[in-house]
Amino acid sequence: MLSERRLEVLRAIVQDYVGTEEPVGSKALTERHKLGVSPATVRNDMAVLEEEGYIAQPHTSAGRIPTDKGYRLFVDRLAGVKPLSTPERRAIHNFLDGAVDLDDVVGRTVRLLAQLTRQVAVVQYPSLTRSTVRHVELLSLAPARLMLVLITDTGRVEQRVVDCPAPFGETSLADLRARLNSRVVGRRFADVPQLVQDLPESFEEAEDRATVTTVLATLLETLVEEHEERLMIGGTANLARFGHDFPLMIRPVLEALEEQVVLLKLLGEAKESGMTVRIGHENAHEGLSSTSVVSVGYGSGGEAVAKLGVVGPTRMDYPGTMGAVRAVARYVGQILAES
Amino acid sequence: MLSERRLEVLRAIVQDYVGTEEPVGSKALTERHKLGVSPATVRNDMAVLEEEGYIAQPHTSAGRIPTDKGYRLFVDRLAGVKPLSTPERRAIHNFLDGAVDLDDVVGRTVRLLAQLTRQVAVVQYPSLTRSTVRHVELLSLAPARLMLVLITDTGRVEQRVVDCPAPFGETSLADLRARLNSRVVGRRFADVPQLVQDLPESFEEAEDRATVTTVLATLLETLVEEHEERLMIGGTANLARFGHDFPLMIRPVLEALEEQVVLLKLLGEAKESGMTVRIGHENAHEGLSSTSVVSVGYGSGGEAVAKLGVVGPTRMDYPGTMGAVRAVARYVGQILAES
DNA sequence: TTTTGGCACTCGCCCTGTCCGAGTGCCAGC
DNA sequence: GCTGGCACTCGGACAGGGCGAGTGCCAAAA
Repeated sequence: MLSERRLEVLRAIVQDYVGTEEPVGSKALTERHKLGVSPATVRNDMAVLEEEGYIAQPHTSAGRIPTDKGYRLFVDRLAGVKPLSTPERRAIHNFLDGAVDLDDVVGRTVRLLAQLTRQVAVVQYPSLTRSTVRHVELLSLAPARLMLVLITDTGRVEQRVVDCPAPFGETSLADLRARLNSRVVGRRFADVPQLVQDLPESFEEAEDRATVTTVLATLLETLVEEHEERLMIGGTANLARFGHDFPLMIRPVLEALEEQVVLLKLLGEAKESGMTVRIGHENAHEGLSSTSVVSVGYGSGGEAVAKLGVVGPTRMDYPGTMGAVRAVARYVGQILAES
Repeated sequence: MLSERRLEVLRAIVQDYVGTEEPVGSKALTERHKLGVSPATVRNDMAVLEEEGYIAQPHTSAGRIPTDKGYRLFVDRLAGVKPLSTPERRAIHNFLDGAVDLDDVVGRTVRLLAQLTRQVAVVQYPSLTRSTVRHVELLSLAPARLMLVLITDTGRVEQRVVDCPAPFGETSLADLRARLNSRVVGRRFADVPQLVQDLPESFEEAEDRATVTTVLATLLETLVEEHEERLMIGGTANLARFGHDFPLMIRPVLEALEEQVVLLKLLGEAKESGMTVRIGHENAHEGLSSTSVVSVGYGSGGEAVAKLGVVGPTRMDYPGTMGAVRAVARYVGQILAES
């Protein structure tokens, strides 16, 4: 168990390193922080901290930098979440209030997060499976070609074209549309498959039954599986900012960010409630082993419908970043609830 | 006027420099190319080329590298467009054929282009103003809240929610829907505003007229102005590849790429027909002054409905890049025409 | 007039050696 | 357990020297 002062030393090291981006030595520490002890004492504490694996020195005659384990301790026990300043809050409001549709909300959120944290922002679209259906529309594009449009309570709109095995009359179409809507409106999207599974049987014409089956199968499958998760990222230019000591590190990060699968997994690993901070090697993807990911769920009600977060260097301002992420998530939730 | 041989020397310099990424000297040139003359002669030619501004030397005792002007001459007069190999063509086919909707087409195109050229790819969504209307749908979300869904012949789907000044009955809605469709289906989107401007007058109820007016005004304005142009980019990780000599150059490029406005302007500056190559400082945006942009229009018919292109270092393989860009644009056009 | 081989020269790069100082670990004393 | 002192280490900055690629110029050859 580390003494109170040693924790204080660790906190000071983290803060200074985050600020200066340079290894911090015992003398500099005592000058910048009121620890009430001499550099020599700090050195002893540092030796202990290093032995325990919380800090390390890049070279023998250099200062110390925090390790992943050190950051972990810092985040868990030494740092709070820094609330945003009033101007910052106002900026969030102003910026998000102008959004006209879901794409716009997500887009603005990404830009906002990237700007506030000066890091890379990732925002997931509200998940379909956790949303409820607001409306289902069926359009006939051609005699044997339909388009299904699906609108969720979070404002998300998905559409898909389906080629039917046989022409499908306007009457049958209106019929199907009505029956579909009466069954699924207001229900959670995840429940839709079983809610509609008996629909084909209720049609008399064999041809219609076939069509309805095909349509439902294709659509549900496509919608649920392929377009389940979408996301938007932004602020990649910020990578260049902190990449100046790691010009070679930027490459794998950019590659990871291009793979939506990786990002979705990243967000998926986050806790369902509360904020999640994954530091350095705690991230499964090795391209991200020198980055930290701060993520949190957001939603229109009490329940999270999706997640958002930022990706930055392990050497980041955790309290500030966490504050920004949390604040943005809350406001986005409000916006969604209002729309 | 430069002699044939001097042009040949320039071509050799460009090719070698693109290949090796290092300044090329007279001796190396004669060794790698069958110019039929001695290094001394090449030196004389180089001196002339340098005087004319086509090449430059980074340091006194270094080889030469092409200037923007040199690349320009190379592209205009010395290089053809390299056709793709058969496997590459097949790859394009395979990759694009699996697309399920427009988002998917655009997304796949971006990835494909980025992979083929190993550079940053930019693909614009088919422009609304140049597309024709396939279908217009009006949905009632709430008594005084409508959603308009607009589907173009290129598969693009736009939707917007509108709050009406007064409740709008189902009958009136169906009426409006029918009239809207009869007027605009098959017409170019740009013509829609004037095609519908007299619609409100044909409604009897004053309330309905007000609603119709509001709806049309809001929708058309929003659709035309705000969502006119969308685009997708990909392959930013490729920046890290060629950024190793310019680690400081990657920053402004990333920033430029984040600004959709900049990119749209970039593509907008391209010629309406044929391929456009903008080299280095020819690009208006200064962050892109050491990159080249190769762009071309694509479309389902003879006419271009949007543009796509790649952004890479001025030191790029122009023939190959141009070949890839052109080929991809053609296939995307085909895909769009089929859907 | 153009091309060529020769030659002296320039200059950036790399390697080496040196110096400097921040930072450390240890220890004796308080 | 804290402090001041001290010897030590080692990375970074700087300077000098050798190397070699590449140039420009020139006189001779084609």
